[in-house]
Amino acid sequence: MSVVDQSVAKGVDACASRRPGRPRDARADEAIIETTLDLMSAVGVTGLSIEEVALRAEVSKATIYRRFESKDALIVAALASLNTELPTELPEGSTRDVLVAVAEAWWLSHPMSRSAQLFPRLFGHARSNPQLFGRFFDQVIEPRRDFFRSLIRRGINRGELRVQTDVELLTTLLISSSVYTMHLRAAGRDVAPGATSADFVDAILAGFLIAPSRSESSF
Amino acid sequence: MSVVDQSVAKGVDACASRRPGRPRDARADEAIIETTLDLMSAVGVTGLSIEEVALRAEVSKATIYRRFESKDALIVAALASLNTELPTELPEGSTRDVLVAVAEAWWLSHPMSRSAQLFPRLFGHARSNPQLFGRFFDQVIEPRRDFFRSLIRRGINRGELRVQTDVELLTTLLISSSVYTMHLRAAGRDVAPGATSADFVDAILAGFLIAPSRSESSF
DNA sequence: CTAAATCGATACGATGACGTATCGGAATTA
DNA sequence: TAATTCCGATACGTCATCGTATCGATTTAG
Repeated sequence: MSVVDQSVAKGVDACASRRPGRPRDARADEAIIETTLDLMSAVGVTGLSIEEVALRAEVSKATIYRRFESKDALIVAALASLNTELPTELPEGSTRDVLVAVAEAWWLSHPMSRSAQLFPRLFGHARSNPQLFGRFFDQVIEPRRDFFRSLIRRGINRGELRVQTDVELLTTLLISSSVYTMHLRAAGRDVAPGATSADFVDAILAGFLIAPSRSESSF
Repeated sequence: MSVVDQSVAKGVDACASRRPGRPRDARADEAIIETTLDLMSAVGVTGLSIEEVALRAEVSKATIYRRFESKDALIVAALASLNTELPTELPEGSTRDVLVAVAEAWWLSHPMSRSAQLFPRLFGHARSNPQLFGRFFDQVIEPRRDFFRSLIRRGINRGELRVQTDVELLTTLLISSSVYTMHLRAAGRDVAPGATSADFVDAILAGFLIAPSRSESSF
């Protein structure tokens, strides 16, 4: 049950260098993790079954339990592998244009992606397994928020955004609207029909951009 | 499995007026529904068990299955009982003030309420049971969106909001930010620390309010 | 070659939930 | 009073999954 302290995986540590016996098959590792993510996005954390993972990954249950102590440990390890696609540098371009591009690329144009199905399931499961959710938030959500924070701070330094901008609030507004809309589009309900990522970003940024005409009279 | 066509509950229709036998206990009905909502908010749709409902509601399984054909039918009936707290009239006051009050009352001040735990679970479960989610969306979400639509239209008619306002987009922005923040606060992560409902509403409305200074030059 | 650890396959007992069925007792109508 | 329906309790068979254990075969180090 507990998900606390094991370092995600299990075994194979011992002496760092050599061990007798047959080494573990690296393809099995990847197949297990990938299948876990696929299956979990399809049926949810609760619906995920080790036996089904074994079946789909074409691996025996023993091969899974040799690597992971429990279902929870497997899920934690799978989530840890989700952070391999984040840009390390801020893209060039105006803050507004980058935000539009990111909202489009990350969310609005992929409502059926694996992440788009997985994330709402993890949010919904948060209160059933707070530790698992904590790891998910810190490992997956927080890096994405950090991208927005950096981008917004750059916008402030460049004079595009007001200096009083609440970075956390603006980050939350930008993320929440796109994520929420993506979730519902994935569920077949479009809550903002016709609206593009540019519409979302422009509507939100209106309260934070420095208007050329009036400099700060609105405060 | 299917959730399609039964009118939520089961039996007791026959001839409208009289039937021989002992009548059903109305307290059992309420106890079952309430317990279902409590339990489902605590453990999720998947985790909900009929036997646990029977136990907590102090009712036998037979009493439940006499009323509902399946777990799905029970859940649908329980969701239908969630729409008893919506205001039928628009509150007085400026659009901005009403929005602040509603964001506060509905979401931000009750991150631990039953609904606050239940809604994200239903969102996460959407793709596992699209029909159930469809009923949830139509019966529970849509009426709340309608409240926002009416309020926004009134604001446009009153001259507070721009006539070009995209009602659906603004509705989505207002709801998504509050709901998202509430979900995460309930999970122990505050993504907008220090921000009040007024901060959310004011930041979003900035792009839609009619600015006293410049009347329509922004288009 | 020998020892060790992996591999897939499969069997195991335990648990929990589903939906059905049966029971005697209680409430209500005719 | 008789017929009917609900009630709680409980037992039933079925199914899925868990995590463990055992098997012979395979791969590697020494």
